[in-house]
Amino acid sequence: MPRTSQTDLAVLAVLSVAPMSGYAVREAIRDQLGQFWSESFGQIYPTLASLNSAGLVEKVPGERAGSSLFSLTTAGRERLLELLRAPEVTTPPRNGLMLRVFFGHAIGPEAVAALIEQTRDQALQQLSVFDGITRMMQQETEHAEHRPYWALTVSAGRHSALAAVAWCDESLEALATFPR
Amino acid sequence: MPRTSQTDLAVLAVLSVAPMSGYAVREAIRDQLGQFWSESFGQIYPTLASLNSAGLVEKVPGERAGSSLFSLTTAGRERLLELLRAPEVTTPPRNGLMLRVFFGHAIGPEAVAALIEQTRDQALQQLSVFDGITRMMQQETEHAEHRPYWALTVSAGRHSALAAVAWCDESLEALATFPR
DNA sequence: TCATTCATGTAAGTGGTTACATGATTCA
DNA sequence: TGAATCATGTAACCACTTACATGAATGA
Repeated sequence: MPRTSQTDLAVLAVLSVAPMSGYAVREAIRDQLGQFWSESFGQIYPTLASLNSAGLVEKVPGERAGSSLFSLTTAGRERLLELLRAPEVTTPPRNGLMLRVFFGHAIGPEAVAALIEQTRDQALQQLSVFDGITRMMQQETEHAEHRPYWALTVSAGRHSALAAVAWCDESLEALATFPR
Repeated sequence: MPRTSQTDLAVLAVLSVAPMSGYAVREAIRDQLGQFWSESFGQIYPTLASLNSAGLVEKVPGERAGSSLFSLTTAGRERLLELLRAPEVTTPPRNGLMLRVFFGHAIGPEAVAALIEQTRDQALQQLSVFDGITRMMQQETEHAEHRPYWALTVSAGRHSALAAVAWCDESLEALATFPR
């Protein structure tokens, strides 16, 4: 029962690295967590407002004229730890590719193969994204304490993409022998 | 823009294998597609009703007194093919484990390791589920034309679970060297 | 000066879950 | 007769996306 939104957790977590604006929170999530998380403005701003009125974040003056950033309060930091330790909220699975492969008989082996080729391409593209992230991380000097953890997530992405490619290759070979 | 629900696709696809009741549709999804798809009653019954009034499925008398099953119409079969060939609706990623690992510095290496151990256990459990499915599939004599496709999905599940285990092992080793 | 980026927000809609209510059928 | 399973549905709620509206600051 996800009584509390996952967005709370993501926003608090991002703000724990550095105070920033709602706009910057979204950019951080897109650029740093994009491979395994996403939030939209329509979710971030209301969340920030509610966190603020709950005393978990506060507005601090920013560098630019009139701008203000959101910063974690002590209570916010505690709440973050609580949420990080809470059991994961698992969303029910919805894998469109697997659904189509499962009922592949209806569209035939060629159509399924086309779908899988596409998946293979995406996985390869992901691999190059992870390579890019790895290179960027090696140059980065800030946030040294976070980097080893970030490397673990990149490694997870790589493992899963490699597994996807292997399955695609295997399946394409198998599909070639299916009756058409 | 997912103008049309994914549930339509899933329900039509299940009914393409055999006519059945809404209750049976849910059981089929849970038992056969459970690893990569899910639907709730609250979604299935309204969907069945709307598919019926759209002329994509029809009620046919069932074996038991007063019971009736849903069967695909010709239009329903066409619609299914259309949906199977349509581009996949991708839901934005939400990986709670990766989010926690990414911000692992906040809870420390031991807590992260505990999370990963848990994930490893789940992956191993999944592997045994897939073994069970494989055994069941070998005995099954019906639906011979579907079986090769079902085997592909099982293989995908196995690949991904094995990759998960490998990543967990690697990460647990790495975490042991993190400063605490 | 004008396009781009930074920035904040809201309204409408949707796809979905959960919990509840109800009742028939089967079988021990 | 009574428990378990089969069966159908609905009402309330929720997290989230999309699209829209608005405007300040920056820099070519």
